[in-house]
Amino acid sequence: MAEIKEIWLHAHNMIRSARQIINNNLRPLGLSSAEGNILLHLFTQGQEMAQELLVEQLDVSKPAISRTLNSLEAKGYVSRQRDPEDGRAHRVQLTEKAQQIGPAIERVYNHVYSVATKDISMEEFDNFINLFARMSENLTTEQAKGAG
Amino acid sequence: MAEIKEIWLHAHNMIRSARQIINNNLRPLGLSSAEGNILLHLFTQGQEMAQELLVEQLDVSKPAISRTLNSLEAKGYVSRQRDPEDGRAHRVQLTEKAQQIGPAIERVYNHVYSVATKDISMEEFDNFINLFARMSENLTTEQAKGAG
DNA sequence: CGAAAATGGTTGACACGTTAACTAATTTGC
DNA sequence: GCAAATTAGTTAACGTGTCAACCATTTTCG
Repeated sequence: MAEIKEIWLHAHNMIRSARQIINNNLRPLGLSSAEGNILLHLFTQGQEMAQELLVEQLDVSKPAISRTLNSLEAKGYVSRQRDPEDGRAHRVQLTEKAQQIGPAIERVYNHVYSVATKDISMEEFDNFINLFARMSENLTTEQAKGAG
Repeated sequence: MAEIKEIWLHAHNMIRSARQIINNNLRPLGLSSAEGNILLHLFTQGQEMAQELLVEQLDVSKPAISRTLNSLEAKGYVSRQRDPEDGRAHRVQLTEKAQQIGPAIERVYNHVYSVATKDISMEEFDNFINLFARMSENLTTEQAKGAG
């Protein structure tokens, strides 16, 4: 039986390597991986969405999203407007400038995805994701207990 | 086919949840998860080892190990001595004070491990680790290219 | 031998995430 | 209908990692 500790080593390594590849490839565009993650999500999920949804769907804390949007806004890739229906909420949307680099960003991420799954069958992959989801869920449940 | 992006969501969530559980359980001992990781490694790998080995085996950068050892030393859990055979190297060893909390620390980590693998068979687990290792390796290789 | 390269460790700057505490707007429910 | 609770977002403090640049010590090899 493999050592369970390896899971953490692999998980850390995977996240670190992927982040570095993404950073390297986004650097020419003047973007970081944290910024790229948000842009990619907006590109693929429809150009415009509530800030709160980014928090939920990317599973990153509100402050992290808030600050990364600040820098994206400063760079001119997104704009934020108050939601007319709800004065607390912000709608985030991609700018014209962002449209132009959309395909380039998608290429970067698709490259990372295809590298990661090199020589791995669809069936293996599905099993993997399934197990990963279960373990992740197990830990979330336990963690929630402690926090409560 | 599952969405490949999920891998990163699960990986992030797993690492975050595990870290939080560990932090919660180590807090009464006045230890953080970064500190616990090092102590656990020393407990299970033999009380005393070169600092450089910690870097390699835990797969964490030299500065991170260096600083975490500083705080462990300040708290009296480890001591560092120059290696008499090699004036550059440091030998890190657990103190008497550390011996006393060893079992408690191991319990914390074993708990996390058993929570994570709840309802997962040994065979599933082995497959999982195997795939994880392959993906992680794929990314490391690609990342090394870019860095060269 | 001695200069150049490699190795172990530290320091500084920074990336990117977290929690806690806050403001402002909205929703809920006596 | 209004006080209390909830929700969206921000700011501040900090945890934990990274890379780059730097000291000291070996180690290598012309």
